Amino acid sequence: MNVSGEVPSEPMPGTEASAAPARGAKWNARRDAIIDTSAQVFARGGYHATGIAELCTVNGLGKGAFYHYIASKEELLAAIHDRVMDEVMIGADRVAQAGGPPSAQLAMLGDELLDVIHRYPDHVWVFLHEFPALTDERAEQFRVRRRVYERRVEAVLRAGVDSGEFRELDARLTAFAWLGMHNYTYLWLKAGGRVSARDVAKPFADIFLRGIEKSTP
Amino acid sequence: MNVSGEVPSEPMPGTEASAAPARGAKWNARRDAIIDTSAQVFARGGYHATGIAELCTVNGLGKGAFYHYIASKEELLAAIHDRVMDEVMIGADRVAQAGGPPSAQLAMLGDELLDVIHRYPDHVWVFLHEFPALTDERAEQFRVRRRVYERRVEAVLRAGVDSGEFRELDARLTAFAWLGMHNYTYLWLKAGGRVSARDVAKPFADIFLRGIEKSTP
Amino acid sequence: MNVSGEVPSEPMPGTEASAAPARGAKWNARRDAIIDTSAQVFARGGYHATGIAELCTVNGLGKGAFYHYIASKEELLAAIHDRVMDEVMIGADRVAQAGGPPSAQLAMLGDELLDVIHRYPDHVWVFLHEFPALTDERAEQFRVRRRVYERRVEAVLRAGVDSGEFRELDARLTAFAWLGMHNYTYLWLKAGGRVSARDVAKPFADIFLRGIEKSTP
Amino acid sequence: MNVSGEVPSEPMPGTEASAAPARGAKWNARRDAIIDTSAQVFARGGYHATGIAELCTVNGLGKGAFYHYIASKEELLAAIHDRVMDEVMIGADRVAQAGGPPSAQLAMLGDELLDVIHRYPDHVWVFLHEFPALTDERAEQFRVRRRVYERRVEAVLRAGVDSGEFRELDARLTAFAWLGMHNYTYLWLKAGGRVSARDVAKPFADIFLRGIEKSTP
DNA sequence: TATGAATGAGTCTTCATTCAT
DNA sequence: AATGAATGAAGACTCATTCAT
Repeated sequence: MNVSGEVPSEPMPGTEASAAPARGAKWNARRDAIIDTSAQVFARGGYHATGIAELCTVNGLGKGAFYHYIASKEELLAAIHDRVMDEVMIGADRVAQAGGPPSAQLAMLGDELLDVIHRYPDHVWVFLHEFPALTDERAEQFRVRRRVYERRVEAVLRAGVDSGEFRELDARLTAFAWLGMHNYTYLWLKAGGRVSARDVAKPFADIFLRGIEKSTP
Repeated sequence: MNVSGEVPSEPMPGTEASAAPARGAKWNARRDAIIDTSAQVFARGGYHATGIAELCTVNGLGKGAFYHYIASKEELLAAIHDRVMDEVMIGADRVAQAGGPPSAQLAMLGDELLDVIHRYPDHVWVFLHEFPALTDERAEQFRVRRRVYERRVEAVLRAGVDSGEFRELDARLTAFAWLGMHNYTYLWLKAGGRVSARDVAKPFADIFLRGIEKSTP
Repeated sequence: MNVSGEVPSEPMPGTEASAAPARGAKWNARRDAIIDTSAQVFARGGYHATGIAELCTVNGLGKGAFYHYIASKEELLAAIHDRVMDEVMIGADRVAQAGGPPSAQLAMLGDELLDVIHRYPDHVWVFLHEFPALTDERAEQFRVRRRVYERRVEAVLRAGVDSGEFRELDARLTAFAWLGMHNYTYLWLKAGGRVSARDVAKPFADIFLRGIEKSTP
Repeated sequence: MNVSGEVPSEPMPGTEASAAPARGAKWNARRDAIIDTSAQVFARGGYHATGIAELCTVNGLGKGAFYHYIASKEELLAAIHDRVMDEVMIGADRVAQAGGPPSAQLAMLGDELLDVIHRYPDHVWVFLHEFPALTDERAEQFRVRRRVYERRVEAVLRAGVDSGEFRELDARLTAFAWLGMHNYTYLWLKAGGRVSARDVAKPFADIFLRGIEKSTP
């Protein structure tokens, strides 16, 4: 059962496509590599503090070649954001597809979200830190996509309230609590680390679900 | 009872003091005003994207006058960080002073923390977004102060586990969950808004305490 | 008699004023010096081919100081254009003020125009060569001012036709002929040269007036 | 009678020939097409402001292919200049061949010149605006060819003075007046427009010839 | 206290051109 | 004939900071 009632979202038609108009496969692969490497550098040094020169060095490219793959620094930043949102939405779709009771869906959402943070710690860092650097349409698009995901979480919470599984609660506020709890892990959850995504997701779900479930009399 | 066992922290000896050696009261007042106004601008436009020129305009100062009060842009950033940490630690001290059972202390910590976020939304935004811009000793000092606060939260959690009020849980991990949940409110909790700090702190405490309390059979 | 019927134009209210908002006299003097020196360099090397670095060198300024006086390279170009148009329009106003028969007015217009070209050969070179580099409002403003002057010439020609002093002729076309004849002197008429403005204006007026005067039977 | 006494000029030996050593006819046709298309783009956007990339797009060529036909951007500019000068000199030769009284020759020179401007408005625009972008030998060669044409005009004027058809006048100065009057039409005379070359040449000749003819007592 | 001119390294981005394929 | 990836110097412009006044 698709609790959110929304259509599963695909990797953004018209976004990457329009920004990077039809090129060879090799070009796309190189571009993706640049995006990933740059995410790392941005995460360590900050978006504004990292110069194009440094990105070129790190990617083993001259300035000209760099701009052969990337239209602008901000487009690069947007691509990193998209990478995160694409993955996050795919996870959310998987949850919607799986269905089940709201409590299970919420737990699964946490699993999926922490999995993304665990697999893309740098991208997520950039995503959560540097979004104010996006401007105009890019900023708007980012805000929209982020809001869409938040609504998914809210929808699960509302479904739980409606079904009587969760206590009466403010879905918006509670969604923010849940998001904060999970997103904040970007500060310390790393792919290389000893802790797996599951190691965190389980206790987080324990806390949060007990916290909102209707107390059994 | 002071659950953390640590000495109440004072407004950072050696920070403001050393960077701004004893000046008149008027000087200090002006400087504080600059710090607060600048926090606002940094929050809206980002630290790196905001130039000294803009800060001067906003503060109604020429460049020379500006540098009469502020040693450097980064020192200004550090001062904003300190403002937040000072307030946060004062709140934590108040909690330690008050004593009481761990559950009450954790709830009160949430009250205090959200109160700071609510009263200093701009400073906190800067605090949570721009800390990577701090370098060397300033970065280290910031990390230390932040870690000190985290330990306070962990200490309360451990006290609750020891006293049997809370379930067995990983104090570090749970502290992060708690911190994330509360800190994340910086995104939407504003002093001007309709929601008060208490409006958020109460339901958050409800969720979190139920989530970690030992289930009564 | 004011043959054009237009109000004498002043040095463009809102142009230089808005682009250079109220500064000290010394600042304005320096700025004017920069504009004049830069006109020289643009005339010799071309607008696009001349870099900011070269302008700095020539003006004995660092890049920062340069931009303290000039908002942008294009604003500098516009300022050069304005310098020319201001002078040209002042001359045209003087002619209108003087009145007299159209033939005398046309001769005087030529005197005034060649005088400007003679005194500001570099500015005029830039004016006639680089106007396509102006964009948006600046391009539009330039086009308007230029058109206003052309209309002055046309008006004198029409007045001569109406008064029976000149033959029947296409005022627009004839104005272009007159303008081309005079403007084109920018290629070789220099202030330093042996030829004075008057040396050219006289024979040009001779040719043109004989060329358009009603043949005496 | 060839009034100038100079040898009819051929399409520049050593220019296209040396820069583009003997290629197939298809190659030459493609090259010419590129030159013409590029003249259009240069006229609209300016030489410096137009990049090789844009020229490639407009000509439907990749960069490699483009450089297969064109040695360098400046050579392309020179080719456009040559196109104009070739046509202009052919016209001048036709006039010399035709012979007749100086007044008729001058009128015919105007016909021919305006015809070129009318047929090649873009090339002429580039010719009159971008010649300062030519460097070294190319600049020199251009100056020489231009001077040669000016001498033809001067020669006709001198012949008229000598024959008593024209008043006493400074041939050099008068030639410049004539050239300015005609060349300046490049600003508004377009092949697509309502006005034909003849429509302009006739009244221009009327003005100029009356202006310099010996007044009949 | 305060001004604002000056510095010059730094910003992102574009350029004409080359060359392996 | 043609592709398009790569070069790296140069483009205009901004920056935090200093200093003579």
